[in-house]
Order: sequence, then C-alpha cells, then structure tokens
Amino acid sequence: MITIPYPKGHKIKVRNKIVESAAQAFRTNGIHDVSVPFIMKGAGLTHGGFYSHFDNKEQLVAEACRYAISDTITLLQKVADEEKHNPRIHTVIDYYLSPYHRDNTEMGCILPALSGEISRSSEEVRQVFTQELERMIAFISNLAEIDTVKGSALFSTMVGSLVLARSVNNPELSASLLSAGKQYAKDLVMT
Amino acid sequence: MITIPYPKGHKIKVRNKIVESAAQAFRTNGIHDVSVPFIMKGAGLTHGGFYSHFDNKEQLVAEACRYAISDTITLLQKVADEEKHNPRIHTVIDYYLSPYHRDNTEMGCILPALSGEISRSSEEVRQVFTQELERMIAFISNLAEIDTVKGSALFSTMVGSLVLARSVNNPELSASLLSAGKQYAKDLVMT
DNA sequence: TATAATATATTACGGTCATCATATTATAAA
DNA sequence: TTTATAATATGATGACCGTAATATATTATA
Repeated sequence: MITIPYPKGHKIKVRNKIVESAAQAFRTNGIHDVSVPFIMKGAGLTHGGFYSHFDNKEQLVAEACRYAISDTITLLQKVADEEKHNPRIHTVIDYYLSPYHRDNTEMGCILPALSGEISRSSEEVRQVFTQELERMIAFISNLAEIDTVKGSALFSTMVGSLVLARSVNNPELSASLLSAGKQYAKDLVMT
Repeated sequence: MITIPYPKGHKIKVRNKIVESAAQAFRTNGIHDVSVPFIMKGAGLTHGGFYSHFDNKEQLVAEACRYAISDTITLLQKVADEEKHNPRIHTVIDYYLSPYHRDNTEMGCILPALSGEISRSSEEVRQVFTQELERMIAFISNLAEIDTVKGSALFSTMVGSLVLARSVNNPELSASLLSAGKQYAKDLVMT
C-alpha cells in the first residue's frame, strides 16, 4: 500500500522554490558565483537535500534559465497588454531599457544578466537558451509587426544597450546608453 | 653597494606576460572561473610569485581589462585602416560581427565576453570599463562620422548581436543574428 | 496512536580557491 | 669565483565548493 506522508504536491512546491531561488540568484550573481548551499538557503532549506531534487547543479541551471526567460516573456506580454494608446512594442522597449530594469537584475531578463556565461555553459544549458531566445525573438517580432531578422536586430540592440548600461560606473553615460538604445530601437521598428 | 641580479626591465616584462595571460584567460573563461594559479601557468610561472607583482587578484582584473580593451581598439583601428574602398565603419562592423570574432573569444573584444560579470565587479574594475567604453564609443562614432549618442546605439547593437550569437546552440540562428546585426548596424549609420 | 514512507537536515569527503610565509634559484657586480 | 639579493618556487592555511551517505523529522494512514 502506498501512503503519502507529506502533503500532496509538497515536494513539487519545494522544488519550484529552489528553481525560483536559483533563477533569482543566478541573475544577481552569475551562475558560477552562486553555490548550491546559497541557493538552498534562498529556498529556506539546507544544502544537503538538494540532490533529492536534482541530479546535479547543471540540471538546476538549465531549469532555472528556462524558468527565468519564460517569466520575462510573460512579464513583457503583460507590460504590452497594459498599453492602450502607444504602439505596444514601444512600451516594451521603454520597459526593457528603463532604469528600473537596469537596476533590478535579479528579477529582469536573464539574457543580458548571464550573456557571457551562457556561451561557456553545457550543451544542455545552451539548448535551453537557444529555444527560449527563439521564443523571445518571435514574441518581439510579432509585437513589432516585423520579420524575425529585423526582430533579431531589435532585440540585440535592446540586450546590448542594457548590458553596457549596467557595466559603466557613470550614471550619465549609463542613462545615455539607455536612451540611445530606446531611440534607435524604435527607429529600427519604423523604417 | 647595490647589486642588480636580474636584467633591467625583467620584472616588467614578466608582469606584462601575466597581464596578457590574464586578459586572454578572462575572455575565454570569465573572471571568476579563472584562478590565479591558472593565470600564472599561462605566463610560464608558478602561483606563488603572483603577490610580488600584484596586491591581489582584483588589481590584476582591472589591469587585464584595460589591456584587453585597448588591444581591441588598436586592432579595430588597424582593420579600418586596411580598408581602401568601402566605408571604414562597414569594415569594422563586418569584422566585429564575423564568425571569426564570434568563435575566437580569447582574442576578441572583452565587452561581450565579460558583459554580465562586469556589473558585479568592484568599483575599480567598473571604473576601467567606463573609461575604456567611452574611448570605444568615441572611436566608433568618429569612424562612422556620427554623434556619440548614435555611436552608443551602434556599438550596443554590435555587442548585443555578438553576445546572442555566442549564446545559441543553433548555427543557423547564430549566423542569422550576426547578419541581422550587420545589416541594421549599417542602416543605423546611414539614416 | 503507532507505523510506514517520504522530505529534509547533518555531517563528511576530496578538491580547489586566494593568499601568505618561507625556501630556493638565478644573475649582476665585486 | 664569490656574494648579495631580486625573482621565483614550494608548501601551508583556512575557507568554501559540489556531491554523497546517513540520520532525523514529518505526517497520512492503519
């Protein structure tokens, strides 16, 4: 006879908490700089139980990245849906290149946050990024009513501007990178 | 009486070798994933001598980043100078977004390679990046004969395209990201 | 209320890290 | 050739890593 000693779905909930904790931690501190004990602490657990949920850290990395990108697409969709007057792509560009998004890496788009590290990750992780980036480009292109080639260039501009705006020390330069990105991203859509 | 046991300039040469080794290693594997022993081995030395050249790892990071960006600007200048017919900015864009540059991170531009990690680095390192990025934007803007705001957007597009092209697993998608970036970067210059 | 099954915690292991103290080596001058 | 010493190597320290084995806590059911 099979009994269920813990509440039904308990383990899945805990597992999701670990993924969420990891997705947040990776965006804030990078993949390699975040330890399993740190992630588990973020989920309110101790590190030992980790391996009853995941085979290894790499598996969690892949899941957390997929979770984070999906989350961002959902958020951008919501941002677009709330706009009633201006072109919806403009609203998304403005959000993506806002000081808020720049300064809150831990809940933002994972692509600029982990950009460098992804190319050095395992095939499994890169596969996830490839799939999710394709979804992101499709989403952006659809919203802007442009083809996916142009959509790729648009999203590249957005990612590059955000990455550089986060790298610099000088607030004026950072703001200028954001606003230049916004302006020419919108220009790109309209030409 | 003071004796000089090693040839004049010996230590400076060794120090430069360490910086070069670090600049290459950081671009290939990221800052945090590269250890001091690994860098020293790359310079043909053992780890212990490191602290007679640098106060700590962070100081080397800052120097290696400055070295790497200067190196890249010099290289791009040379690439531009070799072009006789087309607009020189086109040649630089084509080089920057070439498969060669995408696939040889270790000798390429450090900004896309370390983008995510820079924003989490010390003030000292971010200060270096700020200064060198300003130089890079000035160089690009001057070459394209556009103002620095437009130049910022142009360089953002280049960085973003390269970052995303390196992240994905799918060769076609990667190539498409490069060519989309090239096309719209050139469009941006001319409009 | 006891039990069985499952979720989480504790503890340990082997490895690598940055850093430092000390020993050794290489070489210019005496 | 000897000597002084700068440059480099060796080895150690304490911290933290990913991973794993084992122990403990939890709770739906009998």
